[in-house]
Amino acid sequence: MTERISDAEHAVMEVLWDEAPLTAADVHQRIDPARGWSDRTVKTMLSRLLGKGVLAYEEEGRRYLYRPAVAREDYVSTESRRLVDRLFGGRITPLVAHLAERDELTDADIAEIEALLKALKS
Amino acid sequence: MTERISDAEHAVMEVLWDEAPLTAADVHQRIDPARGWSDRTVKTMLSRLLGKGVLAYEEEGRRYLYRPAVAREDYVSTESRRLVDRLFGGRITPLVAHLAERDELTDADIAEIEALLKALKS
DNA sequence: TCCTTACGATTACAGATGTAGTCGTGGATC
DNA sequence: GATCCACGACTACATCTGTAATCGTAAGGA
Repeated sequence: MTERISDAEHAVMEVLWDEAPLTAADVHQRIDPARGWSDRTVKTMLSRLLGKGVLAYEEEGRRYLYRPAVAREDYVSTESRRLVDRLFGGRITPLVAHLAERDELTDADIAEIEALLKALKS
Repeated sequence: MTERISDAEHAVMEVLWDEAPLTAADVHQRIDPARGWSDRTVKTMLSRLLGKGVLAYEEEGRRYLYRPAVAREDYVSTESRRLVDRLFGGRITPLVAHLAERDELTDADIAEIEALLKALKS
């Protein structure tokens, strides 16, 4: 439903999903410095995200306080489904199988997932 | 390692992962008609994929016979890892947990994954 | 009151992407 | 041999992305 969020925009969303509302400066401060983004870049992202309707804001004096307008859970679901549809014929088991085979899950991981699945069956 | 494959390009790769080598016309014929792509579009994709080094070709007279230069498995791994890294902190368990919570796992899926994990432990 | 500053809005610009169209040419056809 | 056709190569062009810079202005300080 919602418009597509690009990689760079996603970084901004993560900050706001973690903490909101925030000003543009706050967001800039919380962006991983490794990205080396200028504050202008962050502002551009914020504008685009507003345009895409995935962020909302309220005015605080002359500034905006930004907050997510879509739940992270929903975004994660949509993206996960896209991947599963595109690469695994829409089936989740092959995805897990693939990850398991390629990523050498530790015994602890396996135990954790098993416990999780067991809990589900009850 | 390999360059990024776009969505549209991916459609072409899928055709060639399914059957290769193929001529441009063959690929065009096998692309889902729902995309409504002209043969030119397919040719553009083929060129770009060659440029990205994920396709190879051999000449057959005046035409090219295209074939994948990267394994689908590797592509799938890379893409899956990207998603898991971006959205689940690189851990698979939260991904499974997410899918489970969203009721995307049927009882059959759960049984299947359990069997899969059990096999892994041996 | 004037100046600086900090905001959001608007504009910039190169590279990627989606979706073709045009060009030059080697083979096939008559 | 003259035509035409089909191929890959090259060009086109709007939109999206990444990454800013600039503009107009309100608020705050001197």
